[in-house]
Amino acid sequence: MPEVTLRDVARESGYSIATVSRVLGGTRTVGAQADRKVRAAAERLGYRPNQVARALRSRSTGTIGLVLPQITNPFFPMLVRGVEHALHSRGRGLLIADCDDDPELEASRISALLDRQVDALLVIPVHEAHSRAAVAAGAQRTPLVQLDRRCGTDVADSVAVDNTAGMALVLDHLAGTGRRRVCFLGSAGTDSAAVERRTAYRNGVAALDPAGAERVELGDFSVEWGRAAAERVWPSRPDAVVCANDLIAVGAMQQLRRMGADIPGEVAVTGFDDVAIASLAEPALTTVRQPVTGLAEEAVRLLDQRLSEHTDRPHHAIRLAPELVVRASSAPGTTRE
Amino acid sequence: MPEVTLRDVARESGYSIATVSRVLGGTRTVGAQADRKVRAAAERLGYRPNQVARALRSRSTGTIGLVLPQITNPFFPMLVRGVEHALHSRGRGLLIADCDDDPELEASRISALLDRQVDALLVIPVHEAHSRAAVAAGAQRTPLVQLDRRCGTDVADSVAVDNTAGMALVLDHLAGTGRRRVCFLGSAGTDSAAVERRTAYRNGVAALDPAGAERVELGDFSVEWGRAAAERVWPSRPDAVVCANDLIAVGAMQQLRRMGADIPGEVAVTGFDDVAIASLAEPALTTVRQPVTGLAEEAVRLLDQRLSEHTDRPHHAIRLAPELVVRASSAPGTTRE
DNA sequence: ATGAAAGCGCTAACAT
DNA sequence: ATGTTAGCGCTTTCAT
Repeated sequence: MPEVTLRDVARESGYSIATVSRVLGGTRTVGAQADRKVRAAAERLGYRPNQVARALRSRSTGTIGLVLPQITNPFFPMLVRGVEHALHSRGRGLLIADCDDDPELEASRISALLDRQVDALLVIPVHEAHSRAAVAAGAQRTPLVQLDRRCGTDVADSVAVDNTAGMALVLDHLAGTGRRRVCFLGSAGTDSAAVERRTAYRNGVAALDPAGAERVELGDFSVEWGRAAAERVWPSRPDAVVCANDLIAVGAMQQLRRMGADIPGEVAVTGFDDVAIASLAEPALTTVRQPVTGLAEEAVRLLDQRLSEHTDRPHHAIRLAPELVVRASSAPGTTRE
Repeated sequence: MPEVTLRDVARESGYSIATVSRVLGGTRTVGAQADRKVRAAAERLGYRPNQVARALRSRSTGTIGLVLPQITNPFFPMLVRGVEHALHSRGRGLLIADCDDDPELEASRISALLDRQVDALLVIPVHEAHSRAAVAAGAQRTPLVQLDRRCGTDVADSVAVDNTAGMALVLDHLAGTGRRRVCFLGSAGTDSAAVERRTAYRNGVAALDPAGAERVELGDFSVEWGRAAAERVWPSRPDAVVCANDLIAVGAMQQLRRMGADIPGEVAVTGFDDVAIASLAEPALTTVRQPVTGLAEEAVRLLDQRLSEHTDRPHHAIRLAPELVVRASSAPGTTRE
């Protein structure tokens, strides 16, 4: 089936290619009659604009590239979904690239997307330091926004959750429900989530437990580490275990129960992110929900802004407020859920 | 920074733009000297081919569209990862579209991708019946492969796991570990996974438990349903609960333990898919691992095949063998893990 | 308000 | 083996 082109619509409507283009593109005002006739003809023939030709001419593909560390990491699909919807609602497409947590792959994916003439890039960097060069290079060639994580502070725009505020929500909640012996299971990483969450914990815990700042175990963001860390802190009998993300919290809950702890009776457990597993865990996990839709929308808005302005203003670093989701794992008092 | 074009490389190397195109595209044999000089010039100028221009001329964007029901459904990201890697290793790009489980959105996403001139479509249909028209329409316009699920049997090529074989693996395993009172928690859906898994259970269970074919509870593929269904079957004291996917199994395990059941001592539980949560559950879940990488590669191979042949041969329906992953939830005997 | 024509960067006939 | 030429389908001057 031969594709219908502008030429065909022009012939069918009796107007020139240029007029048809203007009507369908809404580029300039045209006569009411021309408008009607052209639209009718386009409709009749089932005309669909060829985006590739349009892109070649107008130097804009209407396509955004998203580069992320690992699509199978449960937090990222939520972000991808948000980005996809934000883009499609503006008529844009989303080219996706998965890096397998490898900075070298990341660099090659970034240039592959640039070769495909994406209008802009959204990057969740694999690593704070090792991704820096590739991200900076990308930002040189096209508008680029870092999402969720970032490489240092001066590479490009960035959008992320306010980790400090999230940690404060958790600590306030624990204080309000009478917990007074708190510990923290976090990540030793240098990425912003790891650093900000542990710093916020250390700074905020003093208000309800002066010794809490000392009860900190650092590993990585995994279930396995959660289990190991729980084993290390349980002998000191905390009445609250604050975890830097949901995976750590799930591991910690498993290990605590295995050691005979009563959650939330004896000890409360909290997570961060609100991935699907948080609500499925036993008991259901109290956690900090990231504003994923908001993050995605802010990121896309920033890109649009960079695309429309041509002036390069200083980088924006946007932080969005999270929300506390209270579930059974932190129910007050000495009752089993 | 002005983009370097073929024209620039031609001027720099002293050859014509056609020769440069041939060298860089590897389209035809050229003189050794020309080859060297052109490559050197391209290198020197940092030439990157413009994929949009190439696409317009050659009528091939090197881009594949993937349409899926819900990226946040934990099974799909594994598939996306497989597809992404299979495509990138062949120099292709992946445009992704999420349908929010809505057939109408799905139809609009499919045409949006076609408007972007994708070379082919990979579709995980939202619904067996409601997706059919849109998928068939897509298959009319471009090579299309259905992945994981499919709309009826005659719409387009399809690639999926062999559900029947997977269920057989589970039943053999349970038989071999002495389970003799089996029940099934499945989905009432009409999609191939739901139908094939429950049929395979019914046909296969007779060998170890003649009454097993009657102990079947059907709902949907969710944790909630797993909980509810477990509550219904536990009074009959099965020694094995076969679930149609991992989510049902996780819910069933939660409810069984809540009711005081000992897993796997009293009762074994099995899942299907091997999503991340299967290994994180307590106890770790015995399940059927889908060959995700294989599925993705087969799908991409089929697309390539359709793209190179122009003849349309009958539709292929490819089934790949799954693998049993034995974990604690089905350990034999009357011991706690 | 409309049309004619140029050309985005590339590939593929068609020449030589 | 290499060059010349003609577009791919569209947007956008520049005319009228």
